Amino acid sequence: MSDESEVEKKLREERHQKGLKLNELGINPYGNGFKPEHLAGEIHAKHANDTAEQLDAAKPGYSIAGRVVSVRDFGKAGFIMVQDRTGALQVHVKKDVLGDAFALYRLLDVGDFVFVKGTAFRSKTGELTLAATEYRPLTKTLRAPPGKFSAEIKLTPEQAERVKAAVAAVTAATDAETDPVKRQKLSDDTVAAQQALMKDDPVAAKAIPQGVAKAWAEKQALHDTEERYRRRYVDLLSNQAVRETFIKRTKLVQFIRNFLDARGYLEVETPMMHPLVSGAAARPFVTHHNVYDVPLFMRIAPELYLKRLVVGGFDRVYEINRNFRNEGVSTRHNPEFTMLEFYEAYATYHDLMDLTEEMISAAAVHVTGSAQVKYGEHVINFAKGWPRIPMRQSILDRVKDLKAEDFANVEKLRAVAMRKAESPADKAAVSTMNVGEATALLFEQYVEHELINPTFITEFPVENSPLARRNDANPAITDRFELFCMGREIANAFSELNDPIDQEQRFKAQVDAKRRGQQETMDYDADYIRALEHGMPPTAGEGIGIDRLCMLLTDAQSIRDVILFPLLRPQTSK
RNA sequence: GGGAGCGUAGCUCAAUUGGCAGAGCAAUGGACUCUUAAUCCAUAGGUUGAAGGUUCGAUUCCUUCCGCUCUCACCA
Repeated sequence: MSDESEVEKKLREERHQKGLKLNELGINPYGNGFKPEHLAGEIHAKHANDTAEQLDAAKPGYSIAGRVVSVRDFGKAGFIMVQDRTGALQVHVKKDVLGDAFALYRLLDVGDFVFVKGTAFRSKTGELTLAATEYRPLTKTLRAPPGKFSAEIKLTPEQAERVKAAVAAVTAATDAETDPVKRQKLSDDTVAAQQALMKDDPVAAKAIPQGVAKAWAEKQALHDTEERYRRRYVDLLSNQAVRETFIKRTKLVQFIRNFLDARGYLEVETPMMHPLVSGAAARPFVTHHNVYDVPLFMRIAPELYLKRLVVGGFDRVYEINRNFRNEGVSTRHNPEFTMLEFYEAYATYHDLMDLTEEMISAAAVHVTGSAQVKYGEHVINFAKGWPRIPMRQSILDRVKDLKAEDFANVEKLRAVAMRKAESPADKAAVSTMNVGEATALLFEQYVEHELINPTFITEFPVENSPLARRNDANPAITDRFELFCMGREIANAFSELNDPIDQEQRFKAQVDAKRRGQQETMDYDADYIRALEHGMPPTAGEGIGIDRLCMLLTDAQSIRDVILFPLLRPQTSK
């Protein structure tokens, strides 16, 4: 697949030859130094309400630069769409205006970058257009963009809904027809019929043919998922929706920074190469430093470093950065992923639930425009007022033959968990579980997948919370919560353990577990114990998976749709 | 690592029971100075992911390999 075919070589050579011809005409096909003074978006915004007559009287002059995303040629004139980071603007090139420079336009291919100077006017069809007085090729592209570009349509949400329905009707009618000529006619007829239904809204009616064109273009855009992930630049340049997803991701991260900064948090960066494995239960990547001749572990969590900073006096800190876990890949797991971790002294996990609810509900509105966010078949309601349910209660709500007192009876818990254990290995694991482990398993089996709207689960068993503070009233549970949404864990937080003696014992338990063969355990971190001996104020800390949160806000079904360059198996030489 | 599915022109997709690999878009040549999926005429474009097997004949059936997707497991 990755080998270049003869056809590909030919298409590439044709474009290369056009570049050579530009050279012959004295134009560097990779020239520089032409600075556009305006953006397509600002020109659209400035003249959104100007009539053709007003523009003809004012003759406003502009210069823009961008990628040519479509060409409609008329021999001695042509319309091209020039797209920059703010959108696309139509440009009209005419031989009698451009003179010799028109020969440069004749060497244009879709995908090339150009610089254009001209005056704005409205074409006969009403589209804001730049009449080129100066035309300059900037970059010759040797490969054509895949598929077809679609025009952007700017409508109110209500109009967009109506147009969408009309476009769906047209598409449904025409998809069945295989003959292209008949299909075009059928399409025109059904567009006219849909427009007739929308006489009350001329703007929306006019957008229908654009919408049909856009639907058609999207159908032909690059869909091959492998190609999209391996060559994200092609995906980005040809799929507007993909660009929007990553813009939303950036908006999300910016919002979180602003939110925490405004609350007196200090953003810091801590090591990504650790001498010890700590902060989470996961298998690390191992690397090596040559001069010190020591093994290093890519961090699986920044937790213990951030808490050292709290000891040092930075009593509100956060870090947004990459963690690395040497595990399987799936629609919800990428080996490197972005995590927000933050720590606040004198706060409890209850305070962090308030903060989390405040931050994520506001982030949802900031990024998507609404607290009700569509995700696949569901609508997630991020509006504040999220339920806070103890883990045991969430299980009792769903397993009717289990009673509160059964949580003292490990045999009973194992029996219930055994119902959902299928493989012999699972059954063996269940049969040796303690109360805490069995409780956590029951939660996974019966509860987790049902939590669609944001829900806090609290009171985690101490057995699988090696860094969390014990609850004062019940030492079997910890002052910890996890936030679930769409059946997935989004955040994990607890009041931190700051008793160095207790921490030392829990590290030892982890080391014992490793000796018993458990691979996902933490190392004994003597320096961290020493830090705690210097005193860490009572602190609560939290981690939020940014990729997974981003998935929820962008309706992404795979984590790879919100990571610009996800990890793929490297292609062999072929 | 286990299971299921997919891979056909640059892009999106067809191909009847195993019977001449085919369209649209993109490209090339030509016409056209207000189009917006521009239009019209013509041309060209393929190692059907790779290797092997069955067969008179394989895009189609079988085996192995490569890659991707989904799913389970591991794990947040």
